[in-house]
Amino acid sequence: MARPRTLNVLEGGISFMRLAGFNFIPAKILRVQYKPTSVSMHWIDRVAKALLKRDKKPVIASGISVSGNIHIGHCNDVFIADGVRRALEELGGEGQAFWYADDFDPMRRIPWPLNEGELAEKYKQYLGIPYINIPSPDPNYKNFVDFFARPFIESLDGFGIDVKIYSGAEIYRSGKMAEPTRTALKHADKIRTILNRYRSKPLPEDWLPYDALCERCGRLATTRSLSWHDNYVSYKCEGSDYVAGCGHEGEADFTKGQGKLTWRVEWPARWKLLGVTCEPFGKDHAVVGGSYDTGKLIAKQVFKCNAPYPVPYEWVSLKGRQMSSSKGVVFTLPQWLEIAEPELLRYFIFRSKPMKAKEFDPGLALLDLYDEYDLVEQVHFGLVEASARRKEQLKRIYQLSQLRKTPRRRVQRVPFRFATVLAQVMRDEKYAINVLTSREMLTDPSKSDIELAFRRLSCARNWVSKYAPERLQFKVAETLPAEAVQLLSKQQKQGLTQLAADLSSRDFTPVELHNHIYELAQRVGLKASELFKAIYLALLGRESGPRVGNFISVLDKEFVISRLGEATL
RNA sequence: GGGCCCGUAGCGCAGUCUGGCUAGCGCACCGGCCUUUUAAGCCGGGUGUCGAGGGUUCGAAUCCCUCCGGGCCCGCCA
Repeated sequence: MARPRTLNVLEGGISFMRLAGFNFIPAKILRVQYKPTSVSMHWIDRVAKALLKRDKKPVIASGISVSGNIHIGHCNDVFIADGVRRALEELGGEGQAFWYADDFDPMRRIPWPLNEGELAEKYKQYLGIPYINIPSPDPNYKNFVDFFARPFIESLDGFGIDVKIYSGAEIYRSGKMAEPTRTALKHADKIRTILNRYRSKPLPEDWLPYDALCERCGRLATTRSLSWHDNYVSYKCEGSDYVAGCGHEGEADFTKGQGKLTWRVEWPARWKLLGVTCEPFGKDHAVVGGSYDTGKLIAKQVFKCNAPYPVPYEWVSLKGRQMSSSKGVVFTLPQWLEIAEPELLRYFIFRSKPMKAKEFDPGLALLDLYDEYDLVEQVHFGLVEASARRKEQLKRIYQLSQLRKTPRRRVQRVPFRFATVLAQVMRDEKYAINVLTSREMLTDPSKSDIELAFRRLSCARNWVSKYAPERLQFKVAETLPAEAVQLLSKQQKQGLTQLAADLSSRDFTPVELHNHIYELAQRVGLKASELFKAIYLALLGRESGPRVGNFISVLDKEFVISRLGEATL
């Protein structure tokens, strides 16, 4: 059985007045401040509420530059956007969320894993070229963007995220950006003034907020816009600090996607075009004088619209290292689903405030995340006590962690730690169900309880093989590990024989069995450790393993009896 | 130079937005139990000037100001 435990998630703010202190508290204060049921609102709900005050149909944007693998740090963006949308609907509003792939940006660095070996050589030529125009390293994908973005996009549904997907390149090519671009070009002076407020080195007077695509070399990062007229921007391909230009001079038709607005202008232009009223973004944009600040001013003065309600968020680090798609320090959505349920990632994101740094470690720390999630679930179903205020918070976090609707009935869970043992032993599903029901981890399980159990077992199996320390891994030997068994002493064999007999004559609970081993050891004149060792040698071919009581009770009894018999021949 | 986050028990953290019960949780530690080991033995024990100083308040870990220390981000790419 699970060790009874409480976790720190249950602790915390207690909003009750000190009742015993009535005589110390002036009556007027009591009247004003004593609010035992004071509402503590989740930040997602606070955002949603603020949005509804402004307008009835908020549009929440999210997006990311497809510069490499899209990892769980990037997920904050779309998870928060979708979370706000959901909260809006729950408040009776009508939200719409989308995810925007910045796939028309130029590649400034070759991302992992394309920056290794031969590929690195090959991809050098694409520096400065828009991602969308770079080929995929794998023929199963259309191009660079498809290669990196598709696994992410296809995973979203599995995390309960329901957003519209936009492609920056498509929007430019469709001509939808033509008018905002024209507006920006017309007001280049005004924009320059705004940007210069935060620059120490002012932009040149002939600066234009546009990056043309060089028609000769295909690069976007290398051109300098010289002037514009009608639908055209004339440019020269001069090069940038990381890639040389080809020297070509030409004209780009900005109504046909032959270039794009520079980032700090593109962002507010997008707000205008898509009517964005809320947007989460990484802390890098949130800095004073950063792209949000200038975007706000440009939106107001040039595009005549309001900047979206900002939701800045911190980044996620992986085992203490800053996640980075270019360096390959990544953990992706498909990787997540191998070892953990999607609800856990939502929980991971929604349990703390957005600007609090998050740290993910797929190793042993994952066990704690599982336990914490299960505990919160128990609080939700009223099976574990928490203070009224904390309970309210945890329930909301639990709801936000759900892919869609919050389950009404209590969910039966297999503790993940236990799953890591069972997963290494079970032969088939029926076997697993037997073990789980006989150990009362599942009681009269519903179909969905069983599905959840198997999903968790499959995660546990993957986790053990990919992320667990070796000491947690074991494999029951299919045939008698003859060499190992040769090492057994006479008394050890005697102990095993007796154990086999005891097992066939009665049933043991795991704890009883564990205790029984000690008695047995004494009876045959062995130190307990010698008998434990013998058991592990016979079953695993090594001297240690999972706690014996648990271990044997998840194994097939007949198998254990016959194996012990074989070992003593 | 600017911004954000963090500083609470030996370690890792919750609680801070919305001030109010005796400041909590995990691990570690200490003492018992009947017994190898393992991030699933059991029971009992909190070991703390809530970074420092000032202010507001009946009341401050929580709000305000100043300072100190650590981390990250931005510094004109996006």
